[in-house]
Order: sequence, then structure tokens, then C-alpha cells
Amino acid sequence: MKRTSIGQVECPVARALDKIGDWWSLLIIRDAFDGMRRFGEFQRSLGISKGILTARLKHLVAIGVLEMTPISDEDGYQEYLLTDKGRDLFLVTVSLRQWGEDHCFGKSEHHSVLVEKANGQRVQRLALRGRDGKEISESATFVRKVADTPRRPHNPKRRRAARR
Amino acid sequence: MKRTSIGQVECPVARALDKIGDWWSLLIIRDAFDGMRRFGEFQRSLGISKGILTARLKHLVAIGVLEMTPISDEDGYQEYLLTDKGRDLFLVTVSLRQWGEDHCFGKSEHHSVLVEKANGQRVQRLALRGRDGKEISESATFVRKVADTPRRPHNPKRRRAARR
DNA sequence: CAGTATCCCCCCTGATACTG
DNA sequence: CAGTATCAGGGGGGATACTG
Repeated sequence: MKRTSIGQVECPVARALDKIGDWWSLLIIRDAFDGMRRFGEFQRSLGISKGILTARLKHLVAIGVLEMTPISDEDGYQEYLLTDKGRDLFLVTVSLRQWGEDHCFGKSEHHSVLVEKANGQRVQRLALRGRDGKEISESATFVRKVADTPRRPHNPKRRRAARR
Repeated sequence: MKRTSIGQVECPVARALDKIGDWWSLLIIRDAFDGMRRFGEFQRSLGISKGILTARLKHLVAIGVLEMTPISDEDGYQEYLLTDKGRDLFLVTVSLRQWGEDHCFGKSEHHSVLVEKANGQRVQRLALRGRDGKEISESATFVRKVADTPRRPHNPKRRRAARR
């Protein structure tokens, strides 16, 4: 009964979620950012079953977010490393972290924090900025669909009703 | 067969994903940012079945990301509006969008873009900044676990081995 | 239109056992 | 240790029919 496909629409959010929007992928990626690279490390950290972990790692390798490299001169075993594409997901984890910190902890609960190596201080909160570099709010923006994007002079009959 | 719970760990990323990390929630939220508020709007936009949509909307209302408000003086019907907590998810969608734009479209494919209302220009890319406001890379940061957080002077026997 | 109710199937998930 | 293989169960998911 295949899930409705969300991977072919024009919305980048949908395409991104289609690739890494499942329950485990981002947690694996988070752990990878945290320095984990071995199968067993992920498994213990996540409390995930081996079968699922195998499938998820394969998927992440397949879409180019992780890469497998043999461990130097040891036999057989592999390590899972983030690719550049995978590292580009960092801000996704940061934005989730920020929201989690703000809304998912009780007053008396403590959580891990993202800090700078250089000085041990917490990083700044993420902020949306306009072209001029000044911070702007969500309400000052909107999503312009492809169909509404200004085209070159000779405008063919405007495509309509494309799903975002 | 309950999924392994990831909602009680000390990692804000995990807690956030536990709440809004399923396949549909962020897409519903994206649509809400896009101005959708009616059941039918979401349904048509997402191509999701009614049953699932009902469940997802209920969940999002339950965790305080959406709120239901009766439509003024019409009978019966409701609208689903983002709460402040929900609006705080904006940067999550932006970071996903950014990654999607970079890695999920072919050279010849077009996608929607996030622009400023004021001038119609695309917003800046998100960037991580240190305390001093200067942009820093992922490799210049690390996650400090609660157990490793410096405590007040009289240090009780350091808690160890907490799961992030 | 906005759901609720039902049915059914598939697959995701977890557990366990097995292999190199 | 790093998987593969297999199994069982539950629930997510789609489709359709029904209600106010």
C-alpha cells in the first residue's frame, strides 16, 4: 500500500523529508556528528534493532549521506562516515536541537548543549536573515512557487496548479 | 511492539524528533506556514488519507503546535492555526529546505524559494554563529553532555554514562 | 466540507538465532 | 564485532463508505 510519494514535488522541504525524514535517519546522523562511526556504537546509542539499523545505514549510504570505508589494515570491518552532503545536514540537527531545548524540557531538566571548541561557550541561536543580513521573522517571508516565479520576457502560458 | 522511546533522553534533538519527527507532521506544519488552515486544504495538498490526517492534526494540537479555533460565526467548522510553539519550528523547515535545495534537485529542475515580502529577494542561507557572531563550521563545535557540564564548586561524584 | 468508522494490507519494528 | 536471516505483531497507511 505504498506511502504517498512526496519525493517529486517542487518543494525542497518535501524532498528533503522524503530522503531523511524517517524516525531513525536524523538520529543516526546526529550520532555521526557526535563522532560515532561503528555499527555497534550506533546500535548501543540508539537502542535500535540490528535489522533496522542495517537498513537505515544502507539507505543513508545509498543516498550519499554516509560512506563506508574499510577500517585501516584491520580485516573486514567498516566505518560509516559523513559525506559532505551528510555534513550539510548539520543545521537541520541544530534547528531541531534549538526547538527541543525550548519546548521539550521541563524547568528542572537538563539537556546537552552545543558549544564552541574554541571557548566552550554555547553557539548562538540560529536566525533567519534577509539579503541585507538583518534578522527577519517568519511573517516577513513567503514561499514563491515555481509557477509564480517571474520568467524571461516571452512568457509561455504560465504553468498553473503545480503542487508547491 | 512499541517503538523504542526516544523522548526521555537528554538530547534535545531526540526529544524534538520524538514529537514532530514522523513522516507527516513537518509537512503539515510547512503547509500551515504557507497559510493553510482547513482540513481539506491539508488533505488536498498532501494527498494524505483522511484518517491519518485526523490523527496527525490531533497529535499536533495535543502537543501544542497547532490550535483549533472555530471559524468565526460559521457553524461547526474549525481552523488549525500554528501556535507560538509551532511557529518556532520555522527554522527547522528552513534548514530542511536549504538542504533539499542543495541536494535534492537536478540541474534542470526548479523548486519553490523562500523570499522576503519586503523586496521579493531570497533570504540568506542559514549559518551557525559563535558567541561573537562570527560564522563557524560544524567541526568547530561539539555537544557537551549534561554529565560533562561543569558544576558548582563542591562537585558530587560526577554522574557518568548518561545517554546524551 | 469535515470528519468518523471500517477494512485490510503491508512494512516497520523488535527479538532472537545464526554466521564469519 | 558486524552483520544476515527469519519470524511475529502492531500500527501506519490508503481506500471507501457513511454522517452531520
